[in-house]
Amino acid sequence: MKHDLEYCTVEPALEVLTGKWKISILYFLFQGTKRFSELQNSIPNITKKMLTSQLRELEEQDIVRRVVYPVVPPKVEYSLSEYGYSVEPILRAMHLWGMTHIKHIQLKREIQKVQT
Amino acid sequence: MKHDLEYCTVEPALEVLTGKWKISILYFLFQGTKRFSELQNSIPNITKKMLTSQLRELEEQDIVRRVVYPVVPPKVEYSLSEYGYSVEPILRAMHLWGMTHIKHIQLKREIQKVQT
DNA sequence: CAGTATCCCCGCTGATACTG
DNA sequence: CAGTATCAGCGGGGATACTG
Repeated sequence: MKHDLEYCTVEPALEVLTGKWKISILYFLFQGTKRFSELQNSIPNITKKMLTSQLRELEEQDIVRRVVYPVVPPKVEYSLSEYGYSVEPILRAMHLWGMTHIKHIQLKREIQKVQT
Repeated sequence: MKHDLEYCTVEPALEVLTGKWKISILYFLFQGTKRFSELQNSIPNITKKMLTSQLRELEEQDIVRRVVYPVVPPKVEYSLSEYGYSVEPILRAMHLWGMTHIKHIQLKREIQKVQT
């Protein structure tokens, strides 16, 4: 671990990933191109408003690509941009730690049980 | 990139890292043990209340260790727990991406300038 | 179908004052 | 020094209704 100002540069990543629905959206987009309604159906409880705003932010950051088909009824497809795929290592690292963290929590609970 | 339910497990990591001051606190604790006042002085604009609550959360998650010295005036030292060091790969991945993201943004701005 | 437009609430955060 | 206690503000997010 370096001790210089390195870790000041984690904010952009945090900004891209935080937001109540970003991770879920990214998760489904990593599976491939999705329509607006597909995303809405895949993610329980999300409102159109939230889905729209989160997608717009991801689009703004060049993570997500938005393609509008000029047909009636409207059809809009969302997919990860090439740049969007570059966040994968972060998600991987978070996933890995998440798994061990779950084990950590379980172990902790068992220890607490034994102690009581 | 695997296409199964893997990425559902990133939430714990996000939970540990989000919060307005967590990253800053972690950043300084990666440098070594710090007293409460040292952290407060290192992080501009943070209030005691916020510093306390964020540290309490990190402590709750076993990331941060809190040692109270029973002296007058009080002395409390904070440091990363051994488990706390396990978040380093995440911070590294985020840092790495953050650096390229900054370049990405600069490149984008230059392209926009040329186009106008 | 894929969004906007409004209204509203609650919880995070800040400011300030107090304390062992 | 290292915190609590209390009050107040603001904005992210939810519910609902409307639209091209």
